[in-house]
Amino acid sequence: MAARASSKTSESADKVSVICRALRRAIIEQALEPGAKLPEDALGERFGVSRTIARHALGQLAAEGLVELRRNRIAVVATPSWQEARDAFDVRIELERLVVRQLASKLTKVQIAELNAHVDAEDRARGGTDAVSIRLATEFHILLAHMTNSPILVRYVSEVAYRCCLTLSLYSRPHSTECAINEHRAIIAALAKGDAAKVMELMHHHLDSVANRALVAPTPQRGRDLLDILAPYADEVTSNRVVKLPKIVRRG
Amino acid sequence: MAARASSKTSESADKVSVICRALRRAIIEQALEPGAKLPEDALGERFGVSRTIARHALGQLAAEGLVELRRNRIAVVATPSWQEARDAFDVRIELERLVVRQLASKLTKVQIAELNAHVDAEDRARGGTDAVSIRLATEFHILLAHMTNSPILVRYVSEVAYRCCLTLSLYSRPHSTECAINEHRAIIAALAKGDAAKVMELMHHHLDSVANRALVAPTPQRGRDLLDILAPYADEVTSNRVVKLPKIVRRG
DNA sequence: AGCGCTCGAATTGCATGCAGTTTGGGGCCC
DNA sequence: GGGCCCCAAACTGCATGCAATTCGAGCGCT
Repeated sequence: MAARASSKTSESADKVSVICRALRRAIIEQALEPGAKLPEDALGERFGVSRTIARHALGQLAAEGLVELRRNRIAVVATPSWQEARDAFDVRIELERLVVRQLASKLTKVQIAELNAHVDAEDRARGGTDAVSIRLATEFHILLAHMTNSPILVRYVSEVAYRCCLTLSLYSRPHSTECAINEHRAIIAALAKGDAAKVMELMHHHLDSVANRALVAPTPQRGRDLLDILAPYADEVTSNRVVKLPKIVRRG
Repeated sequence: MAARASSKTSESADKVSVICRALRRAIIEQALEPGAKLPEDALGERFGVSRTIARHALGQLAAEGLVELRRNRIAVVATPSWQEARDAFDVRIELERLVVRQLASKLTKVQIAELNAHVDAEDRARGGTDAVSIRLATEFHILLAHMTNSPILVRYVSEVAYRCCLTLSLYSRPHSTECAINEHRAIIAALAKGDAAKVMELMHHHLDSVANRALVAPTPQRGRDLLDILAPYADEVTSNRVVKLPKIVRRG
């Protein structure tokens, strides 16, 4: 995808960004589950680079919210809370409404063909694994963002879409991707017709329904596990050591 | 300088994030103008760290769009094009509409007092330098974002607000901050009243007018300088070496 | 048996060193 | 005098090394 505009740049890509892309993809395809450990050594060895580079890549992914980085602790794939997931979708809805608003009636035939081709690919991938379907669905939205020619929109939509992907692997039950594909087609049609209000509404509904299908329930007490449940209570202690409540006073 | 926010965490803050904060502030206060060079050595020496850390910080700031990083080339403070500036404001408007929508009628009295206090500070700073006024105005928006308790919104609003700050130093004439302050007060009032639609409209108008006041004109040929004018023509060559048009064939 | 403690292995935080690239200024040729 | 080239200084890309911290398994105590 980054190769879209690359014709002659065969060997100039930063090693850091290569690793970032690889990890990003591994995360959104759920090869790396939330909470998975990411030691710098192991990454460096796996990708044939030094810890310095792996570390740098982790820093970038942390800035994107895909990785959690705590001082002196091993990096892990981010485990967004249910609320954070909901917030991510809220932001995403607004950003993508902006995308389609800018795009309505401004797309060339070539671009529309490109979009249709992508959805065709989604269609063909229905038989495959969920991970691939999810990735393709996400990339449809990123492709739309690219067409705005707004680097900021591309970056933000990409980031937030990846994060939504991540949450899907946490809170979603295996969902059918068919309706999503249909909604993608409807969006393309509305874009081609140039009906900005309509396509914004379609996108809003599309993302909202994905969110509602995915983020099944608040489940106040049935979070992922003990760690999540206790997370808010530990907020004050994350910066330093634990308070050690059960510590009994003891001579010597 | 690193001791600013340290109350109990006397020695735990990442050196990287300290440098990031310092540079961010220097950039938005225009102590570092767009295009200013940021050699890793110099930064490291200035902040008393190694190049490794300075480099990592530059990576983070590049991810935020405040710094431009080209392979094997010295890092520079970002110089957004006029179009990118406009795009940043467009994104910002949508994000901040979301902020105030979430906040309407959900603010405590303490929070409203906090907001008023901040605007008071903006008022007092009117006599000072433009740089401080701009920073305070920006921080008002970030303060609002914080009150949503949504880390994603905080991050995106902060980033895009900083970037808008940056563009202000490029394209804006010295502008009066008074009307902005009044608009801030109006937004607080509408938030307190809980009129979501109204406050969204106010925020939209506020940011739009700031953008229009700042981004004075497209000025197709009067960009910042030769670099900007030629930028689009150089797109294809940025990745690799220059084409060397005037190269004369020569023996030996 | 259960719990806490301790110490070694694993891991991070950071600086430094080396190789490759870019830059820009002085000299050389025209 | 003007333009080109070459080379040294400056700078980046990256790996490695060392100190500090965390993690976890085994041990001892109750």
